[in-house]
Formats: sequence, structure tokens, C-alpha cells
Amino acid sequence: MPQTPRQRARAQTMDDIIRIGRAHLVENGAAALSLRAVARDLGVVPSAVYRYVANRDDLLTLLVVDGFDELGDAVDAALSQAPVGDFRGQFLLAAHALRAWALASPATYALLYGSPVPGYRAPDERTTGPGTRVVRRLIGIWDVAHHDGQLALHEVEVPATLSDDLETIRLELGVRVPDAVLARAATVWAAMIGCVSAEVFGLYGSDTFADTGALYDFQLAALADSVGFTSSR
Amino acid sequence: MPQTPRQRARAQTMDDIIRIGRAHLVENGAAALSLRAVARDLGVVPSAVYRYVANRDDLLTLLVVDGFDELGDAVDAALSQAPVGDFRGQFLLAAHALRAWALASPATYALLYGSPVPGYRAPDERTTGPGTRVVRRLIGIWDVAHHDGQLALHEVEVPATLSDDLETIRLELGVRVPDAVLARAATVWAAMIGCVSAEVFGLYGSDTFADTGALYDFQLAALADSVGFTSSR
DNA sequence: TGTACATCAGTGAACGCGCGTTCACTGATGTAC
DNA sequence: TGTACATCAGTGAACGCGCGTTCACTGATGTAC
Repeated sequence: MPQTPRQRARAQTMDDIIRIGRAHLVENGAAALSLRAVARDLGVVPSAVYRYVANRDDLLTLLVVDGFDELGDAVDAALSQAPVGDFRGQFLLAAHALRAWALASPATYALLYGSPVPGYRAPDERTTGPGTRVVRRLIGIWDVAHHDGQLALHEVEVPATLSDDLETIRLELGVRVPDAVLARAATVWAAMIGCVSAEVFGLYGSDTFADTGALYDFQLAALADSVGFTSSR
Repeated sequence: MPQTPRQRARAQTMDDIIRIGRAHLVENGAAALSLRAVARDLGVVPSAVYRYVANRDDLLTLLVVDGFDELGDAVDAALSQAPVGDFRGQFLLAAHALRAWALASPATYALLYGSPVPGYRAPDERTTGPGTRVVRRLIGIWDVAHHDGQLALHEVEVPATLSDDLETIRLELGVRVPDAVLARAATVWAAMIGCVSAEVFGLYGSDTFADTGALYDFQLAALADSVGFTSSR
């Protein structure tokens, strides 16, 4: 597709807006994200930004999608290095990629997995796809592991009221893991977000843990065990 | 201590400010918390609020402390109903109290356990005490359970770099649980926050789980197992 | 290849708004004698 | 018990600031013939 100079300039400006927006996220947070401030950094009059972005909420949505994509790419990149067949190893690589990205981009991580932004609701049709990339990759790992008989999950009872929802997830994701594995996956995912948030958001207190990387490794081992990954060979 | 009318009025106004502040948290979030808006609802001129609160950050700190206290009270109340000696049951009661309080006060929960408020840092000397009430109660449960030989935690390896920090925690909290239990406690605590945040912050997606209470029960069972609580008798 | 018209990025002014914080003040409440 | 003074809650005006969004506009870029 041949691009006119005008189209290239537009794409460039669009990228600049997202880059500047993310920088502002770091300093002021999502609630204070301001089109005027973005325009200022872009070297342009405030109204000019409206050529690129419908309004403030639209800019937030762009940042959400961009953030999910960057995180998804990071996890994909990590998994592309993973040894085939070592499912526990794959899980750990993905989990480490999540933490590394969150620590590198704490403000964007907060936008995606922290407190909701008051008055803003991400439009499902634009964010659901990018927003579920990581969890889909994770469940994919469990799916293959389960098929290969590498998931030593002893029988756990799953509440009956969850069955329908779990079946829906199975259909949407095209996986065949049993309820117990799927429900444990939801547990591990939420727990993993909790561990990362605790560190990124400073929930442990200022100086409680010096080597938070080691703590995360310890936490991941427990999570990997709980979903039935056998120890790495 | 006899109170003059003026002192009573002051205490009353102070309570009102906190109550109004928390209501504003719900609608606008912490980042947009405004002294002027509080003054408006209080029926008073903006500058009058400065008789009660040094500045905007000070009001935030009041809300943080008030939130931690309310949550601490809720957990304490739940645990006062717990059967003596049933440690798993105590853990589950505390965990349910946390979720119930978070769902009832999502905005305050977000202030305590969600994304940090940009530009605000809670002063340690005022928030550390109230902020660690819940985790201290939880570790207390593990401590007693361990002393009673009710903690079936098979040997797990704890990274050596964590030992010093864990020893510091043991001293500060006056408990005697081994490293493995304490590190698992940190894991369970972060995971529990993650499960509650996932629900309160809407991280699962709009309609993924209908019975989130059942999901939480399932998640808690996994967490209780992972720290070695035996099934309730 | 040259011209006429359409598209569109960016300007500049304006709208009405809310914010935190300060200051000198009034008048009611509390306290010491 | 009564008076003089100190304390302090609340007023009202002002400061300088940033915000989202609209509108009519200019002038460069792109396109159809």
C-alpha cells in the first residue's frame, strides 16, 4: 500500500500522541490525562488534537489498546523462546514477562490492571481482543499440557454454578480443559496479577522485601504447583 | 473527658468531612478528590475546610486511615465469630470479610489496594499501623495453627535472599512461623488481593462469571490448601 | 503536464468551568481572674 | 457570678492556574480531469 506524505505524517503524529499520552500517564495518572497537555508536548494548539482523537476518553482507549498490545507482544516474545513440552517453564517465562513489562511500564500496567478510571469505561469491542491475549496464551499452555497428560491436577471440586460460564469460556477460547483446570487457571491468573500489583503498587510497604524478584519466583512456584504443573525436568 | 460544645462540633464536622470525602471517592476517584467539592457538600466556604485539614494530601491520608480502620474492624468482627481451633475456617472468614468490605466500598478499596494516586505518598507513620492490621491478623492465624501442629505445609524451598526480610517480619510481628510458612503467607495474601481486585476492578470482563461468590470460594480453597490448612473438620 | 477543486492538518480565539491556597476579617465560644 | 481577653470556626474576595470542547479560518497537500 503506497502512502502519501500526508498519510505518513498522520501515522507519525498518531504514534507521537500515544507516546506522549503514555508519558503523561507516568507523571499524572489516567484520571488527570489531559488533551491540552498532550497538545502542548506535541507542539500544537489544543484543538488540533481533535483531528486525531475524538475526545479524552478516546485517547484513553488508544492507550489501553496500545498497552495491552505491548504486553501481549512481550509475552509472545518470551514464549517464543520457551522449550517445547516444558509447560511449567512456559508458564514461568510468561509470568516473568508480565512482571518485567509491568515494572518497566507501571503507569500503563495500572491503567490496565489497577483501579478503574472514574467516569471511563473501555469499549468492549476495541479492548476485549487485545485485553485477553495474555490469558489466552496462558490457558493455551494449560490446554496443551492437559492434552499431553502433563497436568497432575488432583481432583478438585468446582462449584456447579460456575459450569455454564466455564463452558462459555471453553467455547470462546477453543480449548478442552476440564472445569477444574479452567477454574484453577482463573485462580492462578488473578493471583499472578495480585503478586505483580503488590510489587508495582507498593502494597508490601516500603522496605519489606529487598529481593522482590526472588519473592516472585517463590510465589510463582506455588502457583505453578497449584495448577498441577510438574516440576521442570 | 468532658467535651465542650465546640469540641463536639469539631469532631462532628471532622466525621462529616471524611464521610463526604469517601462519597466523592466513589464518584470521582482519589485523583480528582477536591477540597472545594467537599466544602460545597459540607455547606461551607472552601477556605473553611482548612481549619480541619492541612491540605488535599492530608485529606487523602485521613481517608486512607479511615478505610484501613473500617476494613480492620470488619475482619476483626468476622474473626470474633470464628470457631476456636478451626484455622482454615478462620482464614476463610477473614477472606470473606475482606471481599464483602471491598464490594461494599469499592472506591475506598481502590484507594488502599489499587493503583497509587499520582503525586501522593501516604505518610508511613500514620498509615503503617492501620494498614497492616489485616495481614497481622492473618499471620496470627498461621502462627497459632503452626504452634498447634495444624499446618501441613510440606517442605518448600525459600530463596536464601528472603531470609533476612522474613526474620525482620517475624520480629516486628512477634511470630515464630518458619520461613516457608511466612513466605507462603505473603503469597496467599497477594493472591487474595488479586482475586478481590479482579472482581472489584472488573478485570474478568463484563459477563464472564455470574456467580463471582462461588468463584471466590473456589479460589480461597486453593489458597488455603497451598498454605497447608487442613480441610475443615 | 497543468489546472480546478476537494480534502484536511493546524490556527487562534473564545465559551464556561473547577481547582488549591492565601489573607484579612467577623463574630461566636471558651477561659482566667 | 461577671467581666476581659483569647481562641477559633467560618466568611468573602482574590491569586493564578489548567481543563475540554466549539468554531470559523488559513494554507498546504492530494486528486480528477
